[in-house]
Amino acid sequence: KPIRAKLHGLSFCVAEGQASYARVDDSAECGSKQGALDLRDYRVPLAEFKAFLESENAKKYCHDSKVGYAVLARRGIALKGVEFDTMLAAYLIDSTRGSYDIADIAFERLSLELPGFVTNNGGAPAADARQSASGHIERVCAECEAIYKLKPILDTKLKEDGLDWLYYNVELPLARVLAEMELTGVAVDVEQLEALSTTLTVDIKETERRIYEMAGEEFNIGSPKQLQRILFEKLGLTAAKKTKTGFSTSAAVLEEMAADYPIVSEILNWRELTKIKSTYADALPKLINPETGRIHTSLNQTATATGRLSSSDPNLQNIPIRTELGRQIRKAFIASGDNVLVSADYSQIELRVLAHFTNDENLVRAFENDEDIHTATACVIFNCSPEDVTPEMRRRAKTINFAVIYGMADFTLGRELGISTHEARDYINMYFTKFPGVKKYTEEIVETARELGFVTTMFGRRRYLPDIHSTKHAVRMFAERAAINTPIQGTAADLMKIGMLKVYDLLKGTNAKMLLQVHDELLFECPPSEVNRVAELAREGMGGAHQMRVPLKVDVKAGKNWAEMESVA
DNA sequence: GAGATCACGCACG
DNA sequence: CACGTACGTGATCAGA
Repeated sequence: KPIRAKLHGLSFCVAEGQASYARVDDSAECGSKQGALDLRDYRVPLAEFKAFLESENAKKYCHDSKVGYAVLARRGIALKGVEFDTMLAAYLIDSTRGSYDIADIAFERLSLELPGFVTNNGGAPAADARQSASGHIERVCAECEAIYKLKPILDTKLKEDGLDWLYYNVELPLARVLAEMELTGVAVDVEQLEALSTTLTVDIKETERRIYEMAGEEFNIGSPKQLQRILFEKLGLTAAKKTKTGFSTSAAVLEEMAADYPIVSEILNWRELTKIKSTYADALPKLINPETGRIHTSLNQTATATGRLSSSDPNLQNIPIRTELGRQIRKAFIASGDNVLVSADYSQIELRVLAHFTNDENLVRAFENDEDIHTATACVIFNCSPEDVTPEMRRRAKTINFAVIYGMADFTLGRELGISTHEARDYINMYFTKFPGVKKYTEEIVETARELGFVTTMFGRRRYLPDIHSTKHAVRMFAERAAINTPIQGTAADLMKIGMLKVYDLLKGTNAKMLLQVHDELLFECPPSEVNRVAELAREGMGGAHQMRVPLKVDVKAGKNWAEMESVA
């Protein structure tokens, strides 16, 4: 949480065995204790380091440079010259490792047990070295020396694995962009969220009353266990699906029953209301930074197996949009002052990536002609012209397109479309006959995963898939779907990151700020007078991320809030 | 019994 | 809840 992190000190290592620490924290608790002279209590004014930290020529190696950018920026220092970030290197080398803690990486690559290193063979984590003030300096110096030693090792590995381009041109410079986005934050309308919360409290109470009446007793609706008892034991409804511990009460299951049982549709309604209230309406106002009046998410650069970013504390990548109630939350994300929000999103980026990979004639032609891809898919599958495609046909084609991206190796597709597995199988065979390039791709990528043990994106990002050799069918199938999906999702993520860097540079000289990234969308804030310029630059940067076999289309919208936006030509 | 952890459910792309 | 995430709630758990 870099926005809340405080700068305590700086540690430097210029040669092996020569790490030092300078305390720059000027908070009260730092006075010396027993009165004994201790250099560790000596504080250095941060200003002494400003020129060095801001020098492009003074090259630095860091672990988690994003935190460095953010923490120093808040103290008026624009960190420059970051030439290596061991955390980002470790992420590109293996995106699936659980931890990117410097102590863990040092243990694995240097066989070095840093102070505070927690072995995984039992025992409570030693609270001593991590927390105590005396252990702090030793620990930080040891970490700093580890960075120094790790740099050449990780650098060599990046080059060996063909990850150096992505590293030096994308991940490393992106850290700074993400730090700025986190520091900028996004404005929210607290009053609106509080008003919504109040309304929801009343609606939830009324819904609960109706549910208890139908159930004949009061119970905790939020407890899956108690809900199972009421629905499937007391009321005797037929259970459709099981979980490990009992009968499923998931939305998918309940929706099947909702038409027949009023209590079930009330429960679904209750779930939506409580979800919106607890996850958004009540949670978001608590996360407004009192100093900026805005919400500052963390944009995590080393969290996903595919190369996407993730967002946490709070997650601003899952703000509701699909239901009317959900959009009330989204409406509370606003532009500050006279500004407006501008949203630029890639149109169908994953299917465009699929078109690029497969070079499939039907897919490429549809995108070259800027056709509606789901309608175009329906035309091909059902062998008809666009005007003959009914909404139902388009819906089915859309489902199939999703299934392809997710790696439809095993077919839950039938259930999804409400048809038999046999019929679903026919659909898939039909699809693969009409899109032979896609069939070839899925077969080849799974074979590649088996041979190499990993798959890669267009830019060489890797994901290891050890489960591809599992003897357990379900486990192996999961790995096969991941083998199909990861290059697609991961390449889209690469393109977006490249696009972000281009747009970031293009926006210099405007008053626009990049606020958020939501996988295929970038959100900006700017004065109304700059909307057209920003739209143009977003199109240029995102659309020009990389030359592909099909064009990258970017749609731009603008408005006073994140829910009500009008298209910008 | 506070706090960690798991299961479940569900918000988004 | 197909692929990828984050997170809120409820349930469960241990050792002195």
